[in-house]
Amino acid sequence: MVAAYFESHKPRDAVLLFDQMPQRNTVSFNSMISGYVKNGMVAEARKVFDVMPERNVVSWTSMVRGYIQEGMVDEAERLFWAMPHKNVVSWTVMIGGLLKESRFEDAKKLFDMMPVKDVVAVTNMISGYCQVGRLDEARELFDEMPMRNVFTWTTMVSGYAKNGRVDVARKLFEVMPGRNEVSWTAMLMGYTQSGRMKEAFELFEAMPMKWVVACNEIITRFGLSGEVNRARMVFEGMKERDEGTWNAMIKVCERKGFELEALGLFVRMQREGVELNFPSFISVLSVCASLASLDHGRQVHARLVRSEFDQDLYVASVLITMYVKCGDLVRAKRIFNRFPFKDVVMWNSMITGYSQHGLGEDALIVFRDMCSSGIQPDEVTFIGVLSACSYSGKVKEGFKFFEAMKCTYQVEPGIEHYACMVDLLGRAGRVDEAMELVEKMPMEPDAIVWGALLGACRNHMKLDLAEFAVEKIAKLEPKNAGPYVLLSHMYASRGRWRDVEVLRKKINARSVVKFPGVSWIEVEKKVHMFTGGDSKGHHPEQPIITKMLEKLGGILRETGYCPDGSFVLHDVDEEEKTHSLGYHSEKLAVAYGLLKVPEGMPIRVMKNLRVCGDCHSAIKLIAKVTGREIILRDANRFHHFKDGHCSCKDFW
DNA sequence: CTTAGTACTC
Repeated sequence: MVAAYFESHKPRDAVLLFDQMPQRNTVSFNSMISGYVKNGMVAEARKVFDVMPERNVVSWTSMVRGYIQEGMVDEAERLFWAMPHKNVVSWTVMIGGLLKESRFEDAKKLFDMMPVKDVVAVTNMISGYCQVGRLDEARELFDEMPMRNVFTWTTMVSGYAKNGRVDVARKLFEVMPGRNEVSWTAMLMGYTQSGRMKEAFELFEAMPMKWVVACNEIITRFGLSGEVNRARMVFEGMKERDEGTWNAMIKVCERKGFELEALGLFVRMQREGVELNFPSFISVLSVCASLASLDHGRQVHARLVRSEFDQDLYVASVLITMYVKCGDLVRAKRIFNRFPFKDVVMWNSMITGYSQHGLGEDALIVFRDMCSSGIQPDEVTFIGVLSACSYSGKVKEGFKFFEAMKCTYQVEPGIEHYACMVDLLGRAGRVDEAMELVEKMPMEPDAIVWGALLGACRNHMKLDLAEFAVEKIAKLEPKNAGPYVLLSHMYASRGRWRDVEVLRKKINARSVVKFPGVSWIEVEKKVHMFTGGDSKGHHPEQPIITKMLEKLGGILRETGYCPDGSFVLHDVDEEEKTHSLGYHSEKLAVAYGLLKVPEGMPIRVMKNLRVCGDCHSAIKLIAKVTGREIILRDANRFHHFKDGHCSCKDFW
């Protein structure tokens, strides 16, 4: 009965019962010990162990196992050697503990000392050999064994599978006398982990039952490798799902750009009574961050507070990032302040957060706090610090930090840091110096570095250098249309339509991918997506949006706003250009926000690409004439529009 | 007592 209470994780009931027992023998004491151990309470187990009148092998072994479970292997060893009589089980438990700590040599020594070995003991050792990749020795033991069970066979199969020898694994798998779900799954994972997806799926189809772990593996592997549909089908076809199943599917959706579906799954999972757990929180918070879905984010946060992960640094950093990405720096900071002990990552989350919002000063203040609280900055910290300087035009300070990171903090600048510095110079208009830095870099510049230079060229109209940078990027990322589009904008603003035309032909000839611009806004817990361009739009409320845009257009023209045609690719007449601009996705989303977001609340709009220049100036004016605060997150950073100004000071 | 998984935060 005591054991039963422990089994159902009711240690308190078990103790009560134990205390009431009129007569206790060694066996009853032992069930107390093993019960405590099963519930992770070693200290309590030890107390019982110390007071019991007589101890047998089982008492000792349970104690040893308890210490191993809690990672206190040294204590376990001490007890093991103090043990008066050891049986096969005690030896095996101890060896298992050493193997768990990757102390293979010690484990082997014990194994050789063992007076009697049974199937389990040898299987245990085989598994040890496999873990360290010594397959031939494992096989030797395996071949010499007088008896083998399913465990032994499966251990050997999985040993080969994990070490990349999938075909040998398969041969063994074929001849083994009986297979259970673990054997099948081990074989399956051999295929998935070596990327042999076709064979993996064939094996999966051939399985007599679709076991949960195997399904989870298929969902994760196929989903992440891009076959989201197949993952979905397996997921939907499952009769039983565990936490891992939900997490796998949510992660796949999050990673593969099905954020809304991920949110839906999260809701569905709760409805079906599955407990929220660590990985599901991480995934869902990432979803909220990439959608910038503040409403959902807040809801998840509320759930988090009621969970056991509330105090976890890891989760808190994700939470901070979520609020940053949703444009709510106040909440991000509040959580940040709540943790007296912060790790580098948490400091970094806050620094990069401020930096992405263009709040250079605040980023640097946090950085100084970090240093004075004794935390060593790392390479990520300096990406945040340098880009903070860049966004706020602090060239001198930027260089100071760049030097200091090498000398004072012993962080070698990587390519990302050079990219920041190129950006810093470029933004400040010192484009030629930026180019010099690119040439002086100790490593080969990548597309990001060239991209930073290109951005500078655009802002300061350096056509020659821009052409050069675009050529470089084209070599490194032949499929990326972004730089071409940017260059053609530059040509267009100079009225060089012939060059625009040539460039467009080039784009078509190289079959480069142009990412369609998408903007979205969250209204009443629903995310509304808008695709731009001259399409009609698919939003059900399109008519009132169009009306709003027309109204805005009128007001803007009255205030003297003149659409900047240079941001449209085509050489069309003025009127059509304006029209096409009017329907850029960010404007649609802003218009919708004006219609739906209550007065006094900031309008938060997200865009997957960089905000277009015309939209940027238009939104500045919209913010002014409507008196609303508009926060736009584009692919690079945040823009806070208020009273006709933007926090980026027109550099982005 | 031994075999398959689970956690990508700046």
